[in-house]
Amino acid sequence: MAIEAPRSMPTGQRNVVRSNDSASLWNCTLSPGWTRSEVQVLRQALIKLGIGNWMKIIESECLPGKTIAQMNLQTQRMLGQQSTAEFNGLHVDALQIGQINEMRQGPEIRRKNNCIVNTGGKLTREEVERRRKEHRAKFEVAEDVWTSIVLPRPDNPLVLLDRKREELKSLAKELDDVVARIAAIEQMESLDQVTGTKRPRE
DNA sequence: CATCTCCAAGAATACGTTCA
DNA sequence: TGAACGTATTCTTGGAGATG
Repeated sequence: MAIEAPRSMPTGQRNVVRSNDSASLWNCTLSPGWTRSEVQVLRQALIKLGIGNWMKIIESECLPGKTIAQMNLQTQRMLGQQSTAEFNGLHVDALQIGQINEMRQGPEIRRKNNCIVNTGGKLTREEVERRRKEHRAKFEVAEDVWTSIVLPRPDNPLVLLDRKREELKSLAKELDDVVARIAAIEQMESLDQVTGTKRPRE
């Protein structure tokens, strides 16, 4: 099974040191990232369970390993705005709202990494409530639609175990290949010593 | 009072560009 | 060609407020 690359890394493999990476900018720490399919699962979970209901999403186990902070941030990216309070509890399609936010222009619109950020100070409770009502009327998905969404369940642990065993097998085979190649090179070098052959180093 | 959530700021990452 | 630096994007952290 191919592992999908996170969107943050469009090309190449993760954490492969390339020749032009300076050591000072590299510490080899893995970062989790989001795959396209995980984003789709989160999108469905937000429609079904409501934006901001992070504990419900965690309990649904549809996105194992994801923290509330990670989901909140990914939601901000999908919505195209940092403040999510005005969508709290709403069964809406975050990507649909994101497309609308993408088009928004004006002197009051300030973006950070393509996300509209809040510039006018913290919103009052009344303002948040007013916006929520507006969004509910405009964007909320019909109840029969969101109740019928089925979120993916995490993989069966036994299936995961099988997958890991397969990975282990493939790594063991790779190791065998490398050992065989080293042995072949060493054999060739000792033969050259016996016959006195000199060949250029690669 | 503990827990959850929002928000801002800054650190880390991945890749591109420049230049010796 | 590769080291150093630049830029865009993503992730982490922590303070503060809301809620039960």
